Amino acid sequence: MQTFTEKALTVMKSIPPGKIMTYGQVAATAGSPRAARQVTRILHSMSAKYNLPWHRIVNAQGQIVLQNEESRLFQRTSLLREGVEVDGNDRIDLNRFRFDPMADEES
DNA sequence: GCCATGGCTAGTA
DNA sequence: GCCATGGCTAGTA
Repeated sequence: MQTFTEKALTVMKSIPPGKIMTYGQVAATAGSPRAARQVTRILHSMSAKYNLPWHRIVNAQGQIVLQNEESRLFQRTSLLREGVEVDGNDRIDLNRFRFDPMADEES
């Protein structure tokens, strides 16, 4: 049995470039729909160590929410480089760029 | 105790 | 703006 943290790490690492997920979506996919907050804690403390694609995770409104100006800009730039469209308000169209692991149909 | 949420309300225009 | 929520891979002893 994997812990929630381990499953969350796996989920986050599975997000392909050019796609994004929300905190809540990661939590739900890892088996705990209400543990969005825990996902933020994981990202905050383990991103560097585990090489997580932290920039591919945004809030439920599809918006970049980092407090730190520098990090927010870095997240924005990273997403743009991968082909994700980010508007002037740091917002992303979830309908177009959300990654849905459940509907991940490989042929 | 921490945390980069999320969803629902209250109060203003 | 408020507050219920959930799981704990960091650092000390």
